[in-house]
Amino acid sequence: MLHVHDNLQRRKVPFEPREPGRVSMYVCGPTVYDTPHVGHARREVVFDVMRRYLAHAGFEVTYVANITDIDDKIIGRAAEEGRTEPDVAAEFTDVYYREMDRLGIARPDLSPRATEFVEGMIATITELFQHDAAYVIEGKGVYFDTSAADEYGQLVGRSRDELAEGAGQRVEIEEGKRSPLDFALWKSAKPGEPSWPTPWGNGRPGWHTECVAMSLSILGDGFDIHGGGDDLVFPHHENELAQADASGHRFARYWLHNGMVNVDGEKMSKSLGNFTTLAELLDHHAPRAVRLLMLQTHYRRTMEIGHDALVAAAEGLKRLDSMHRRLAAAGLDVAAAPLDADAVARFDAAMDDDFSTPAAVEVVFGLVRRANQALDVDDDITAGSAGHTALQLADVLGLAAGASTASAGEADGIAASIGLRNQARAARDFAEADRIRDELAERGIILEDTADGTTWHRA
RNA sequence: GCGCCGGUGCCCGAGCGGCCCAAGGGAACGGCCUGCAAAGCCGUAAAGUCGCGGGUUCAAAUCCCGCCCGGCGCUCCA
Repeated sequence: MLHVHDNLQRRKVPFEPREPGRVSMYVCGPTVYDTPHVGHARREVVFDVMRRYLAHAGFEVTYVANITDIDDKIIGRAAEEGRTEPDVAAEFTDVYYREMDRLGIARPDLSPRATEFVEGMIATITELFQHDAAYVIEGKGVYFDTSAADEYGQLVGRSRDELAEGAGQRVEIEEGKRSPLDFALWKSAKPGEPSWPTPWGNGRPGWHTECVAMSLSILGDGFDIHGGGDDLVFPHHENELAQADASGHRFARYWLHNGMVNVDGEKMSKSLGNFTTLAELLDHHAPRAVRLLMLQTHYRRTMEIGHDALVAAAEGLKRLDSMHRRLAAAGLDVAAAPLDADAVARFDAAMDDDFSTPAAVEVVFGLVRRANQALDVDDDITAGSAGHTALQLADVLGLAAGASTASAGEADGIAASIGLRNQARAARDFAEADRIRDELAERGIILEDTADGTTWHRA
């Protein structure tokens, strides 16, 4: 049975979804004011893999991830560049999805935009007023009264007093707030900024409200998983939870947060240029290598990302891919081979333990080794089974081995070259054989001579 | 300053009271295979203070205390 580490209870607990067989998850998505960075990538990979595994485990998953398309930073950027806010948001939303597509992140089932959800936010705020949990500061906006949330601080694990003491140390406290902990639900319009009409005057959404409105109205009360980076625990998620509590809604059943990514900036910039943006990272390293590296660390831990580790991950993937090729070259009908039930059970046990992807990856590599061993001794039964299982489990992790592709014309050309080379080899004209091989290598085509013939793949 | 989380081989990183003289991936070295490669496999070496110092226990990388270092949070940052 699946167990997850619920950050609210701060311990691993059995996962019991609201409805048997169905899982609803809401992950806090990006604010689209800039290009995504490596940290966004980890969040996406982490929750993408959870989603894949849940589906693999037989759940019907509904995955919602919002796009925050209106906020201070978007307004700031728009002003700076003399553009409109929707223009800025549209650009970076596109960039975001483009980069996540490269990483092989499946698109959410629903990706609500804050600006398309204003009605819902007004309804949420209205409800908070009805529960005496909101108040207006003239000219500033609508604020949430944290004293209305009895358990305020429960998620971050600190008392209201402790939090109040810390508040205002780093940022100035807005005048008129009843408590330094209170936060804006709705911000009054300032000249030149986008705004929407509400019963409390024109204005725009406060960040903490949109996720409550979207998650509850799309997934309903007591949805299953709420995810995000662990830097969002406070204040963002705490404030979401406070709103739900204050208005009498059961919020997420489980809170899952992924750890941060550290980039060894100095080392990184020397060897490759500073790729703190995801695009730069993916320009230098295979997306699957990035994914594998991320999965080799447990999702809750802080991880280090660096050139050497990325290269190591890419090398590891080569073993998976070459196994894939060897199976094909041996003419095995891998898909027809029975799965290794024992290995699948170990994989599932690993993932059931709070998505322990490092242990799951270990199972996959063990199978790769076993399949290769079997291939070495022509044990097709074992090779097929281990190989099939490895490929299927890798797919659950989003690491599916990809076949090298080529246009028909190119493939024919390569096949012809291989034919010529093999003729030369048969005639023991190794100089010519090596010349052909080198020529192909220059085009990025690597040849491998196996007992079952010569195969090729891209470098 | 306060809170939370971490510090494990050359690198990344699992393990979190006995199965650990510490998984897995990569790098290194040797071998098998190969015309030579590549790929694969086998083996070897590599942590002997698992940040440092105390303590608990029959037993500690794993628990407790202190210290050092790093990350994150402390009002809009994944």
